[in-house]
Amino acid sequence: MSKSFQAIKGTKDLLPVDTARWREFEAVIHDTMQQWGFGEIRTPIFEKTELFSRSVGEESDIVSKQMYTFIDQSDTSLTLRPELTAPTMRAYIQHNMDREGALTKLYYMDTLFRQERPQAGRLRQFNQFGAEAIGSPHPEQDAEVIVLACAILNKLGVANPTVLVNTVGSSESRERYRSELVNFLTPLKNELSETSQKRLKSNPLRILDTKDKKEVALLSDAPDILNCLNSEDLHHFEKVQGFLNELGIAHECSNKLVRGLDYYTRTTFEITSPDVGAQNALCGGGRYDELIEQLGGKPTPAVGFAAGIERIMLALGEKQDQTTEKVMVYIVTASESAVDSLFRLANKLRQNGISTSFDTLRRSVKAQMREANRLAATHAVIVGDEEIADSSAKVKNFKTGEQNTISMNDLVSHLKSL
RNA sequence: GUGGGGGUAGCUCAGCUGGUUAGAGCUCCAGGUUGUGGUCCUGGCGGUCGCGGGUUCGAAUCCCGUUCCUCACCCCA
Repeated sequence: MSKSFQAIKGTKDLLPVDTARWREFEAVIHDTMQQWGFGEIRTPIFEKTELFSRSVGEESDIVSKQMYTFIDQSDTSLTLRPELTAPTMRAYIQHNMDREGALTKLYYMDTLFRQERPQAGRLRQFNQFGAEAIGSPHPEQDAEVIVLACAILNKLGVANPTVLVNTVGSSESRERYRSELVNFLTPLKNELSETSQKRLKSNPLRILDTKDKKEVALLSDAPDILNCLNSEDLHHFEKVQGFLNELGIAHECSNKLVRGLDYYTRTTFEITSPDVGAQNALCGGGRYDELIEQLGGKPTPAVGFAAGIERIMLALGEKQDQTTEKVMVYIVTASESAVDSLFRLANKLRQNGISTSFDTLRRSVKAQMREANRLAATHAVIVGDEEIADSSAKVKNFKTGEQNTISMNDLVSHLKSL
């Protein structure tokens, strides 16, 4: 046992008992996204490392410690994608998608990798779905993306989501806020944690995200970004909230919400759940008006979100699978000669769209019946010498216990009519 | 990288102030008279008690090391 192989730390197998639920989940995503006019994009599982270091931010800790990065045979540094916005934008630029229309709406649902110590809701290989609306600088686009995220979580049945919204301003406003924040924090420098002290230089806004109680207290008097916004930024933020209000989407303004990505401008948002554990963010996103240009495209505004599938599943908790009403047949052979005609019969049923299973272990009738029940078949079709002789089959309904003799010629139509 | 909890049958766990052949429930398999499930009854398969070392006449049980899982911290795209 100790010598056998095990899934890599932070990765999980999905067994048949799990995949049913995943497929349902995925169906909701695909359906809703299509309904909202978003088209699916699938990008390669790895990219040049530089794509991420340039977009996510050079913060070397993150880039070097939390990404799966390796050198390939031609000495190129590649990275298993840790997020999907940058790859999606890369594809958008590469395929000149701006020429297909002024507004491009894309969604994805794919697998990502991060090398972190696993815990509840945080795996090393995990899945996200998300949407990106590329081309519009206007607040209704921010709102649509947020509303879409809410709609999906709602459809999935997430119970107590909290929507947090904030704005980090355009780069102009943010610059002004940044210097005010630095002015505020510098005199307090010695009371800050080591990482926060570093950030004071590299990325002071991130300090707002701290969970350190002492720092949270210090920050209660910190300048508010809303006071540093220029009028366009302020107007944009107000409009976004206005749309949310109009649609009755409850949300909280959190002026401390600064998402970790460097590329955000103006709107940032997050949806959290109390039912998940320490990693409570189900979904996060925001506007990134400068990213596409940074990656070598034309200046193009965009806004999007990404949501963690495993975390949402956690928030949903255990759900009992509902029994399907669909007819599912298990063929029971009661004699050796019946085995000979087994395939023909099974094929006939399957070709007619009837879910069919049977035993290949040559087990007793009792064992076959047991198996049928275990597999939750709705009906048993029993064939033995007797039935072969008069070209019929017994059809037993497991729910009612009723059993009828049906002629072979009528079997398919009989089963289909159930 | 740091800290807490935990590794005993396929699963959930009991046993752990050391004592002879290691248990339960569920699952699985097989029977309960002729070819019929689920319920019920009976029986069976299944464990070198995570791995290595130590203490002891004797260790699942005590000690040390190690590894994996898990939750949390850090961090969070």
